[in-house]
Amino acid sequence: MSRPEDILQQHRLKHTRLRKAVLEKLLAADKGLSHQDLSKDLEVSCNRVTLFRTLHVFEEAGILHKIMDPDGTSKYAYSTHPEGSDTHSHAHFVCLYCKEIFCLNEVALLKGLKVPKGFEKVQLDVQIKGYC
Amino acid sequence: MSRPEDILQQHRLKHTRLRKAVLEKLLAADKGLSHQDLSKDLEVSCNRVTLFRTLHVFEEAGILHKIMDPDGTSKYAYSTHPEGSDTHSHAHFVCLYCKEIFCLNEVALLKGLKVPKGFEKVQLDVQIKGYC
DNA sequence: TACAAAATGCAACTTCGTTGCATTTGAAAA
DNA sequence: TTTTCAAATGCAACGAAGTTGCATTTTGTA
Repeated sequence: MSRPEDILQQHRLKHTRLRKAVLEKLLAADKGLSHQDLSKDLEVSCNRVTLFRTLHVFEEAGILHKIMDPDGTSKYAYSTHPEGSDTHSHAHFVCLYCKEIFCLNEVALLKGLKVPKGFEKVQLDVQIKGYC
Repeated sequence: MSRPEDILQQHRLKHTRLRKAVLEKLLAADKGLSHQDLSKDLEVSCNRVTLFRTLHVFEEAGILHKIMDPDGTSKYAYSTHPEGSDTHSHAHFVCLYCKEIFCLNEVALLKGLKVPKGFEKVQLDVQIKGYC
């Protein structure tokens, strides 16, 4: 398990209190967190916009991945890359009642999935919806 | 291929000009359409809110299914149910550049996917992201 | 310490979607 | 055909999510 500082260093991102706090929360979470979740729970106070930008930066860097919940709000989760897995593919369980999003590790069986002609596959997202 | 009138009758929904127009567009489309797409293209003029409500009604009835694009805007597509397919599962190709969403018919290989204990699977959505 | 680039804060704005209430319309009964 | 009522529509106002531009502060380096 990596520490916030190491992750920032590894991606040549400046170390700030907010960034460390955000990473800490997301490393500890077993599920995707929304902007709102984070702004509630962070002990570090910050501007709404800054938090949005922080999340973007992490997403661009590939540290986090974004998942849309059924209501269209973005949730972010730390991108683990278990061995043998396609870097850019994810499987999630989405609860239709509480809207929580859990990351799963079952992408294996999807490797061979083929796309129609004229399309170029980049990333695969599987959402299993149901109730937790 | 069903006609708008038949679909409405089948679901015991009142026949209105807007509903027929929306169904017509979506039956003809080979991809998911957003609220904005529809309000631009419909020859029938209508209130913003009414269109939102129309889409909800169709979604509740199971006539349409909603897909979130990566920016968090909802797109709607007519729900075809090819034989042998799980009614509530869908596969889509999402273009990361133009944001268009195309329905695919390759759900077959996902049937056996199992979810961790404590979860109840209801629906399976596969999004293949890439460029078209 | 001094400096430049990057990060933050603030204000204003846009888009998507919702809610409450008044009005109109579809379709079934008289 | 006319009457009737629930359901559909329109309108106004609101709320949440996310963005943009610009001024200020902070980080990391020289």
